[in-house]
Amino acid sequence: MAKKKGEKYEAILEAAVKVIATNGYSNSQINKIAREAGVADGTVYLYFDSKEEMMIDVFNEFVGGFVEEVRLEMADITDSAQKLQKLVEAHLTILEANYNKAVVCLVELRQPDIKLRQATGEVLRRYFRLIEELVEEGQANGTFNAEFDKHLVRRMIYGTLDEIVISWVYNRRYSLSGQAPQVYKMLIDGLSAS
Amino acid sequence: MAKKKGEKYEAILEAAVKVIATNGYSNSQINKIAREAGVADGTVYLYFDSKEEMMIDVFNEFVGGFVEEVRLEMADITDSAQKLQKLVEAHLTILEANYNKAVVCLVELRQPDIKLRQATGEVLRRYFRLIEELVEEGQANGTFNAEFDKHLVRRMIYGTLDEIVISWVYNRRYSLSGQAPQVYKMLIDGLSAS
Amino acid sequence: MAKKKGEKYEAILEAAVKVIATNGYSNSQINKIAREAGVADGTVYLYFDSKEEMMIDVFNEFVGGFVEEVRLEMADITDSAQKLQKLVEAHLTILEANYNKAVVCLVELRQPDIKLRQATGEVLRRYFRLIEELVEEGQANGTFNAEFDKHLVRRMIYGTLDEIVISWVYNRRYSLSGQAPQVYKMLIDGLSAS
Amino acid sequence: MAKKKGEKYEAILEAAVKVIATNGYSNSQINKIAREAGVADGTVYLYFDSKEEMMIDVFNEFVGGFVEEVRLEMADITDSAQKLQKLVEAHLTILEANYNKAVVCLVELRQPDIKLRQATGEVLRRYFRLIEELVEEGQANGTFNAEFDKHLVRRMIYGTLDEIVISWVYNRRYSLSGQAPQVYKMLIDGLSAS
DNA sequence: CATGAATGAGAATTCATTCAT
DNA sequence: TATGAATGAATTCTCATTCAT
Repeated sequence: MAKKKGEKYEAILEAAVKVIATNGYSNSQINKIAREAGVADGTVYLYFDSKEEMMIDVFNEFVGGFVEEVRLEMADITDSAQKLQKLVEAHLTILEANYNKAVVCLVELRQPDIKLRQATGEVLRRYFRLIEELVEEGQANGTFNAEFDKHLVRRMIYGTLDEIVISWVYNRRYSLSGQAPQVYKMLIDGLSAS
Repeated sequence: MAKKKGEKYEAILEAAVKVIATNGYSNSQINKIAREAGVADGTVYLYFDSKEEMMIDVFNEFVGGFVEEVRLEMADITDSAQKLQKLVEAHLTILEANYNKAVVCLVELRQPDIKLRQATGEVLRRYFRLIEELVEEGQANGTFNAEFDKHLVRRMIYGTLDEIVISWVYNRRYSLSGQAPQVYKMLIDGLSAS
Repeated sequence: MAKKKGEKYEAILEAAVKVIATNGYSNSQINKIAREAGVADGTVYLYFDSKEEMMIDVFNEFVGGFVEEVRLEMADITDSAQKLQKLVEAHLTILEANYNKAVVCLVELRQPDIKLRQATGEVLRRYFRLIEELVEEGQANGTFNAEFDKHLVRRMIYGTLDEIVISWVYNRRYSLSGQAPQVYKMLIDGLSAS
Repeated sequence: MAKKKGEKYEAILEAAVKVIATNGYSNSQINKIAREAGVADGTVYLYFDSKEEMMIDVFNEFVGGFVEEVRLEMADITDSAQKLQKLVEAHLTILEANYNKAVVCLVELRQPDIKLRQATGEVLRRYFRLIEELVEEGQANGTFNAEFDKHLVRRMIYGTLDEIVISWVYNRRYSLSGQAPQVYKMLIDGLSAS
């Protein structure tokens, strides 16, 4: 239904991210977003079917890109441990470089009700699968301890990274990507086959 | 301002948890909560200054209790590894036994805007401190690897547990507490001094 | 869902009729109606689920009452011709005494789309049935010419009355009830068994 | 202001009738009508000053044509009774053959507010005059009972026909023109001079 | 203390109309 | 002429909060 071309689509999405990061989701009216984007309220509805759809696009566009970027970073690497290292690095580096988007996607759009959850779930699951494949592979080739359920391992990896990012979001007095080496070490120590 | 005693206070809080767990935060009007609690809409305002304050009380009451409970569980234990084990067990067991509260506090009240965040932060930080003390102690007595920053370690522990609970909340087809042993093993492997 | 008691329910309905009769349906916002009724906008929604429901109530309340009034007027009469005479008289007299309601129900609420049509149809059909029973009876007892289909006769009777009322609504320079004798004569002449 | 020639003018009018008959007036946006006509939204405003003007044209074009057609049908007839017969026949036959237009003009454009009413009134009055002339003539030459006011008679004739058409519009399970003989008989019985 | 009817400030969305191309 | 993207005023409905009883 809604068209998805042109600068305006992008401008509105960008404005949405900025407004939400600044004011919080529940205080970000179409009103504000439109003004920030430099368009009329009605214009938003030429590009999005509803506010909710817009949020879904915000999430998918950014998180989708994020997942692909991480996947690409790991593509050339064959060693499982190095892959994990790369994942940790990429995760923290990319989000550090995109504070607003990180806030919106990780914190603000955690909104549980609404259809949003359903729609965003899919993209997130892509990331989960990426991690789980890495785990599986590492367990198969003897790099990682094979006694742990891969879903559980994924939850540890993702949960750890997520919590680290969230802490940083609330208190940005340190470098996020700077934590990568330690985080990697913690994870690899726990996961390595002995 | 508002008095905080009597069965009604508790009844309203309980009703709030139930209604929010059932309908989602943004679909839980004072209206519904009051009816569930068996009081008039206006009565809610005799016990709480605002809906937001009510949410804060919901969070504090439950999470505060949760933290104390966990602390108590660990009180008698002297061995750091066993303490960690107990923490993992208690975390998962208590939340498993309180699905509604778990949903509300971990998922629904993630709402970032609202003053809520600020208020909930304090209680949450008490939990963080509890974990960090455990880490510190373990590092001091040589149980845990001392090279990791205690805050980072706390984030790994809490992040892992949190993600595991959230996964379970969205798909309760398995026992949450049943995961405790594996989770503990994963964490202890990563954290142990070698 | 919506309660239907008290003066306010009536006050809002009355205000609606007045506002619609004055400004026309499509220019009668909840806004205006609420102000006219002396209540807040939101109050309207305590008594009606939606603007549409309100319109349905306006129609049903008035037309429903109208039909009953007409039926009552004819109750004691046994002669079919006299019954028809009474129907014509009552129809024109009652509407003449309720100009605003006549305008709203006969002219403004002719709105075709919306669910309204469906809901109002039922009440209107009650009136149609009343007329058709009268026709049937008159044909059975030999007062009316039995060669005409009763539905067709009903359409002539109702259509005639309706058109007369509508003309009057648009140009109230004459007495509506004053037309009754002539209208009755016209109808009875056409319908009488020869 | 707006030019009123060319295929596009006609195409838009035709599209309007189709869209309105299908979706109802209040759900027929310029948007839809333009698409149906195969032109851009803006183009509509090259041919019509406003949506309202467009509706007026729809009405006038069709009803105007209708009136002329009926007048023509009656032109050669000298006998008043036969003229009435022809009127009834033509009225029902023409509308039966133009269901969409009938719906739009008789049902959808009954919208009372909007300036429309005023504009459509004129065309409608032409039809009324046609009927009234017929009545006058018939009363003058002794065919019709002269005791009835000609306006009243016109209302009976038009009201009857209108109600019959509306009933048919809502339930097209029978032939409309097939009713002509009975309708004529009903009317002539009532109107004839005895 | 308790009630619940009333409030009214929003907020999302629609759509006739315009105007730069 | 024709386009169709952009506009923004307008409108319905929601819901936290108040206050007279």
